[in-house]
Amino acid sequence: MQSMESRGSNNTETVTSRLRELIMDGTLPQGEKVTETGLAALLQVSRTPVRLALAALEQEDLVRGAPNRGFHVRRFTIDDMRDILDVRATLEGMAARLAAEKGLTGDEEAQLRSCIEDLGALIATGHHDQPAFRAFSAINIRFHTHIARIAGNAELIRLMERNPFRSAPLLHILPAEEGLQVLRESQRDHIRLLEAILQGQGTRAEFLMREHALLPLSKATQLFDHINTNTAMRSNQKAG
Amino acid sequence: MQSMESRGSNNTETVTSRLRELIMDGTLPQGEKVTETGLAALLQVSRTPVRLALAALEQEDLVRGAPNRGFHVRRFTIDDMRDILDVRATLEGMAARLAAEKGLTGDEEAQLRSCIEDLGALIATGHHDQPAFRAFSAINIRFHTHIARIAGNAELIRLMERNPFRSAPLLHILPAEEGLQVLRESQRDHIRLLEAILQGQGTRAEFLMREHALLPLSKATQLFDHINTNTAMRSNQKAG
DNA sequence: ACAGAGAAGATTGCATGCAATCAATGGAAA
DNA sequence: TTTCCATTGATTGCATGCAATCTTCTCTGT
Repeated sequence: MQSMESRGSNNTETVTSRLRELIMDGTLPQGEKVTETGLAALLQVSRTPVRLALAALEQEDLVRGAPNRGFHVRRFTIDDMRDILDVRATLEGMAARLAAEKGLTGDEEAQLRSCIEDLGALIATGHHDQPAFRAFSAINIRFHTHIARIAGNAELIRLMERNPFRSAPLLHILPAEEGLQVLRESQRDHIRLLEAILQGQGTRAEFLMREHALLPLSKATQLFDHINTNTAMRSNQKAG
Repeated sequence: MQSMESRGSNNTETVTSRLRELIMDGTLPQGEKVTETGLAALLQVSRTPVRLALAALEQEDLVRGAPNRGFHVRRFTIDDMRDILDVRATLEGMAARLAAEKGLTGDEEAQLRSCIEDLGALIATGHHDQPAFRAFSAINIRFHTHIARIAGNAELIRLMERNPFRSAPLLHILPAEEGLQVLRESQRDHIRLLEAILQGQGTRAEFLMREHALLPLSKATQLFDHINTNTAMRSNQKAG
């Protein structure tokens, strides 16, 4: 799984990745005002790479800036998350449809099957802890990335890689039992998807994928609450 | 039609816009190597805003950079254009479907109707010259932007605004008579689209819009040739 | 006490210097 | 003649200084 960044290992890229993580995991609370100077001090670099990183994150819409007044971390409302997931579902659906219409090579089919096998093995262990969910996330990303590549539309891949919620099904915030249930549902979806793609059923694949991609939506409210309480917690920590 | 840029009127934004224009209209030929220093000299600014602008355009995938080796203008192959237009058609289709499912307020309907009226008036003049095509482009953008706003999905709007070919149907490269034909076809599509949306026919609206958005695809080959000859021309000019 | 103006502090936006890295060219050896 | 290496030239990547702008706090006047 190669990184989204095309450039080498310079400071700007590491700062960008680091900031993205800090935002997505809630270390930088939503709405937090961030300054070039502050982040530069925090990350031990000069303002220049921070400046470039903030510009990049602004294009990803993770931070928002006002002229001469710096940046603040984007607030994700429940509506924002619904919008983002809706778009993601549409794009993933398009990828599934294209893949089905194009047909699979033997190698491509094998790769998808291996994802399904791996997830099956993971579920069979019965584990439902944080490491298991991280493993699931990796497998899930592999599956979806493969389909996008099979679809063969470079622009589509580009947009999907830039989707704010591309990486994580965010299982770690769910009660463990419910998380395991998500794994099982995902597995069922993946199997049906592969079936549809193998049979060249483009429309079926598209809508199966849409539903599959919307699976996290029902959990969005919980995620929303989680982030907010998390944010409040950290704010209090700082205040105290 | 407000600009995509959220920031105020600083140098970086103007440089970004200017560079985007230079690339899209072929002044900077495809594959051209561009350097911070060179562009800074060309645009009479320091390297800093140029650097930020290039970073932004790299995210838009209009330029591509190699570590420590500068940037070059992206080459659009015919496949690239098909990919981009395919994605655009899917997103526009999604917007149309959402708009239809949501329903129109009286004001929203009036705005769409005014676009149709304006385009009708433009066609009635029978003009098929550059100014007419620019006027069409403006009306067309208005129509599509309205539908995206009606759909009400912020993420969708964001992605559509960033699509490389969002702005122009690129009519100016077509023979005038054929250009006028495009105007008529567009008008017909717009009318049917409004009808479908008004009647709440989401699926119909979606697929009407997809077809409509793919209309430029049949012209892509011509566009491709145009850009290439244009590029070759300018290269020769420089060489001579 | 409250409102408004002015000054001070903070922060961005831009320019430029310097070092690190990469490509290119030229020369020497086989 | 060809290949390999080293040196040179060019270009990015980063740090930092300075001016412009915005915010905020304070002081004055009503």
